[in-house]
Amino acid sequence: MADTFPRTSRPADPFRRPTLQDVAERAGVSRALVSIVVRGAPGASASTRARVLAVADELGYRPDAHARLLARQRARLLGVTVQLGHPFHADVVAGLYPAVERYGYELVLSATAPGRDERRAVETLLDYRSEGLILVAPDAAETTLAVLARRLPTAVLARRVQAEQVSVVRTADDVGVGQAVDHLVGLGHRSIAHVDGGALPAAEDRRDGYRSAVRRHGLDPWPVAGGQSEEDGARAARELLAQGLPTAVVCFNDRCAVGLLDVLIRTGVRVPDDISVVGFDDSQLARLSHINLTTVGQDVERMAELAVAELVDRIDGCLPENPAAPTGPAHRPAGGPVRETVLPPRLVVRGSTSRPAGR
Amino acid sequence: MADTFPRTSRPADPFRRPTLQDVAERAGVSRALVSIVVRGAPGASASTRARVLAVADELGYRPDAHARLLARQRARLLGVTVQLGHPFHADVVAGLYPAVERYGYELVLSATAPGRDERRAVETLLDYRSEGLILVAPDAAETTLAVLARRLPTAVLARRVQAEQVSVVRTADDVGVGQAVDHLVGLGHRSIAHVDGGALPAAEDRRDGYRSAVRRHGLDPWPVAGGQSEEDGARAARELLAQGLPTAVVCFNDRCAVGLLDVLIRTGVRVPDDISVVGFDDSQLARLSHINLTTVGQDVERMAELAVAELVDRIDGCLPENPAAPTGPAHRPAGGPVRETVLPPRLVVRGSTSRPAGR
DNA sequence: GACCAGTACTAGAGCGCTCTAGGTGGTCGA
DNA sequence: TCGACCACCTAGAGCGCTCTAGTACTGGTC
Repeated sequence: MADTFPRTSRPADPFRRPTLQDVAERAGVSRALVSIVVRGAPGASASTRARVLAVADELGYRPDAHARLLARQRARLLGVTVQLGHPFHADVVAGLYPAVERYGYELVLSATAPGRDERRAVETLLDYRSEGLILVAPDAAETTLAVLARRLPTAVLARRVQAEQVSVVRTADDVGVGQAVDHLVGLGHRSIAHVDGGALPAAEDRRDGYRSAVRRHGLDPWPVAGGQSEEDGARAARELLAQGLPTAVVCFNDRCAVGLLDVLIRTGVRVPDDISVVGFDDSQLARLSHINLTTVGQDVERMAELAVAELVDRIDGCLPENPAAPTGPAHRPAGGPVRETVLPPRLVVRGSTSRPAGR
Repeated sequence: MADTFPRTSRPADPFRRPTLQDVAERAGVSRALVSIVVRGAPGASASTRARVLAVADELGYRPDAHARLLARQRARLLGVTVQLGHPFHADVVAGLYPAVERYGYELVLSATAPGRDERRAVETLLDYRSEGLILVAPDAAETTLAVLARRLPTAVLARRVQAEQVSVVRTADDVGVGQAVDHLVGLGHRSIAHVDGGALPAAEDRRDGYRSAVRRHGLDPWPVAGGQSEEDGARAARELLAQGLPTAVVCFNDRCAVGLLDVLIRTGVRVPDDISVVGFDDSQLARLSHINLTTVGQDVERMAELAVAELVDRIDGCLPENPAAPTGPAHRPAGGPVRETVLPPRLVVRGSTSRPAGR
């Protein structure tokens, strides 16, 4: 070998990123002590701490995440699959960041995109040693999710899943749609259509909620094929225009509602005078001043918080309020029952609904 | 210590994730050989390769990304900051994945979200040892970008930046808006307003493109304050309705155009009969059948490809077509001049533009 | 002065990989 | 018969951290 350097002196490449070793030499202390200081762990005097931090700052030292993760017993990493460009996913992840921080965890993102499916995204998360998985409205089969959940603690958000070991945090979709129908009936509507979500995860529940709500009020269900995008809503609107309009429509989600609204308005239908429209999600879209959509809100922040709490609980074997028994990842396939949390939705009444014409 | 185990035998925790060592023992070969096989590196016979892979598969072995990154001389990692929920960013990242794959690199994402600013996102990328940085329409100051670019190869997408060492890949925004104006003038419009992007990165260029295009045609500029969101477009529409409408509007982007469109249509203005509207980006939004927006398209895929090629070139010191001199990260602050690539936009004519009424 | 507890610090063994240098056995030309 | 050479494989030293075990030094207590 041309040249091997012992720990205490190495080739002085000024462009190498500084390591613990560099800081330690410069500050005249051991690597271990620098580690203690930068981690903020107890065991260093205030004066040393200050000096080491000053040197670290001066050298522009930043700990290498990979080395740290490798050396640490615990990764304290939670992996999330996120569908880029989707407003709901964005809201969820935004809620996840403060939540993981509270528990001393870090978040690692893996995107699903055209050409990069969910399986691929999850594999990346496993490779990065995630201790827990958060799947936002995944489209994987229940059996696939069950297999995954046997490997490590897994939480599914915003989708109903019946699989062992999978924690679920979702909104009571049926109740939400029920609230929308109740609201419309309360305004005097008797002819209420539902533009559904087809085969999408939550579509079944929302359809059921709609059906039982209208029946409860002695009305006939009026189902229309829809989907999750504006395009689906637009298609449904054309369908309804051909059939003859109801006085109110409950849509699968906000995007669908917006597509429907747009086609109706362009055709000269007045909203809410001629027809009332309700969305689902209370996304940014619904809040736009000119859209001003009555919609059913999901408490995304709370969903994020609960999913993290649930996973951390399963991983640590205790909640941070009780830091008595944190003995490393406690996940064992034989683990206890897993919780399904169903959050109540809340109707947000805005300007797209009113009493029907002639009342 | 209660018990330390040498490399060749360790506590048989069946829930530990399998390592190279486990595969090696099971297959009766050395760790180094397993490493060679799983990396697909040359130096193993076909039969051994098959046997090792079979064992790896049987144990469910997956290489630990952190260990791999730590041990490898080169990280071959490109970091991207991505604004979650933004369609343009989503398109860019979707284009980035196949591009990095072609060059044998991996992508690491870091999100900007409410409560998590760009600086934080970039720091995470540095901690993860990214060899290059891709910033999509960053809002950092040019000086900040320059400082960053001195640390490691940095590419900025979709924003004009004048900073040493920063590679820039962007669309000729002024040309794009010019094409839109030319199109409208060609249809016979003489009164063309521009809803601008305020202080946003590309807004200046688009404003300039608008101004010089209308002047070229001997018309007067009609600037209106806008922004990047639907809300901004809606506000601009109300403003225009108060002023008296032009016969055509060129908007800062598609979202802005959609907001504007919506308010106009709700007011009873017919598009394109009463007014023509042009957007910018050719996003999914513009393609929706009921929106059907004439817009200026950016070649996002090509931007992604070019940014990656540029970074890889600077990092490797050579392009993959010429794998002669790959001698590790070659980035030195003294490095040569850095390229700015300006791609031509292309006008996509759809249904939101037509000849003005009375012609 | 011996003993103890506590604080401040260090040595050194890993974490799971990669990669260089070197070992082994077989084939082949001289 | 002998090296030269190749194909295949192994040993072992890191990568930059964390963390356990242990050392040195202080000050109080009987």
